[in-house]
Amino acid sequence: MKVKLEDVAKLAGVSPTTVSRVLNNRGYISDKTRKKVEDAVEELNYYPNDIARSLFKKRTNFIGLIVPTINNPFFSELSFYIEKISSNLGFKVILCNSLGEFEKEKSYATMLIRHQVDGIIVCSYNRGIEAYDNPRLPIVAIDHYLSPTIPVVGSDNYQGGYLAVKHLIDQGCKKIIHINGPGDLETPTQNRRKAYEEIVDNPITYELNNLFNEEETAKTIRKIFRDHPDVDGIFASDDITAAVCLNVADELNISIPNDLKVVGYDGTDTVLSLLPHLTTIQQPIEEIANTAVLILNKLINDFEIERNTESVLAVQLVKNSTT
Amino acid sequence: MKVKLEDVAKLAGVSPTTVSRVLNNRGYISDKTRKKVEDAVEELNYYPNDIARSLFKKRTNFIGLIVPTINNPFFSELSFYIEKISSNLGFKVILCNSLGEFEKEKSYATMLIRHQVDGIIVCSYNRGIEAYDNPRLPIVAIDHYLSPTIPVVGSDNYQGGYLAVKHLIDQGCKKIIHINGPGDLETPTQNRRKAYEEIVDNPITYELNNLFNEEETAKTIRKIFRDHPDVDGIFASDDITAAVCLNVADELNISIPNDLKVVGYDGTDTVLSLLPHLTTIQQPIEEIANTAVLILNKLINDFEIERNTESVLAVQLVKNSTT
DNA sequence: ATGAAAGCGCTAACAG
DNA sequence: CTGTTAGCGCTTTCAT
Repeated sequence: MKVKLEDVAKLAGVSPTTVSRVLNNRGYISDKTRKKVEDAVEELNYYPNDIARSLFKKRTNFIGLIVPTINNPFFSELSFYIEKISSNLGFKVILCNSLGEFEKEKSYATMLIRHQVDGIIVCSYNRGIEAYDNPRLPIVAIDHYLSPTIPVVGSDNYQGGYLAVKHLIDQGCKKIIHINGPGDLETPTQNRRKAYEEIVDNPITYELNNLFNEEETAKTIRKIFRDHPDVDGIFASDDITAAVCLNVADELNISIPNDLKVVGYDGTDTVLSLLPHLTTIQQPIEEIANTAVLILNKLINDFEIERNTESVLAVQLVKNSTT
Repeated sequence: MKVKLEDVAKLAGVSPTTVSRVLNNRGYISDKTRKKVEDAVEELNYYPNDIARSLFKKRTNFIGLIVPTINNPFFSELSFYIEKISSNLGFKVILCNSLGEFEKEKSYATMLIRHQVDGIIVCSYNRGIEAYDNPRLPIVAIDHYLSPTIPVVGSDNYQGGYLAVKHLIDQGCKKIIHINGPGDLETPTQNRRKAYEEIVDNPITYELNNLFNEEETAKTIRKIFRDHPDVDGIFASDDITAAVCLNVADELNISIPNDLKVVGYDGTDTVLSLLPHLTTIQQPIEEIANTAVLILNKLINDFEIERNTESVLAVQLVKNSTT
């Protein structure tokens, strides 16, 4: 059997209450009592049961993190910082990979609620998940509008699109094509596309149905080169897609940046160390994580805070040799 | 206040026990009672409190996952599969990034125990963490020897080293240099180095003190080219390091694969989609995850299983154009 | 400065 | 087939 508070109390010859007080540094305890208790804790190698504590306190210090997949540089960097900052605030992170699937996300959300998480950070793609509707449940969304009462954190997608396209134009591109995810999602990231379509004269956007299937991405890109042999600039809405562009271009002997210039999006450490040539729009990932966690923490502590907020953080162009 | 089982019982006009029985499908319940209860659950939008349930059952269905950093393709892919498989078995994963620091790992381990996790999967670098000593705590280590009673899962590092070096020799390399992490760690991954040093005549291994600091890696690699201008093959112990080699080579106008051939290690999806040219030794990451979770699950269910085991899975050479 | 007792929300004997 | 009761390990009034 696991050793429990009562065992410590017995060994120290005091009541459970006293042990609890020593453990939590609450109330007055004489030095000798404290010493006795500490020795007993040491001797028995006692670890307090946080499950029991959570039950009483109605606070678990757990937060749920729902991402499409951690196996992607953007989400892994984001998750890294979210976990880091949460951990500094005393929260533990439960990781959920929804793969963007409605059923999965729904069942994760339900699971998190049943486990009494103090709050949830969602970076996913689905609407209509009932579990999120509870107005007493603190939720922060990253780059997605879930409901009017759920704060959104993200970077300036319009500005990102603007910077990317403007840069391609400045570098002399005459025919710029944009590649993005499905257009039917109501997410702030559609503003990247919006910027592109507002700036360019005859905008041509190719949509990828499954951002996480790179073979399909490669096919779409080959089609772009077939459909538009005169394309001289590509603005991809993420770096992996941009990398696939570079690979397909290489395969077709298209010279970068002479014949074609490519700008990606995200600018994670991983991609930039693997592909230092890539010009990209860099999101302030650590700051996004920071902001999201801080807002969530506020929500957890003051239930009645302003919830209808959108935090928009600055992006920057990282110019390298693919443009 | 949150709605609880008792509220459901009252509304349905039955006892809490009956509600519990309906919820858990245990014992005999008449159809009308079940219906009444289900309606009440629906009406009140009731979610069972798994914290209370865990307290009673002494089973939380939580497992802890300690990685150095999720922000790295190998660990993010590994974590993805670990979470996926765990989730299929009904486990929830608590993510911990130790950054390889002893104090962090120790405090995460303590936290996990206090939260009553059912088990822990450790892919980290530190020995001497007392929390792991409890023989009743199910632990599985990935690629690290933590203690004789902790099962280890990993791929065949010796074979990986052998395949890499043999391949470089087959491709005509005369002077092959190896880059690895710190040599003072007792991990199976040192077998990659062992294979290299056994095969090559005058082995030269450069050690990286901090695998996650890529600027330092670049410096070390520049030094390699200065110290050994005649190097014609590099076997790097991970793909990120291999990528930095390629970048430094590019910077120094060293032509790949003519002047220099490079083999990496890990072969994650992310790296191979970003750098499809890279020749690498691919680890069976999904299988490692699978094996680790299944062993952990066994350990959780049968306390008295054989613990002194090492699972060694096969690797394969993925030949691309850096060799 | 310390202890006794009640209860957090749930489940499992044990009755009936 | 259903209810009563006790208790999981901890914290917190309320006494003393």
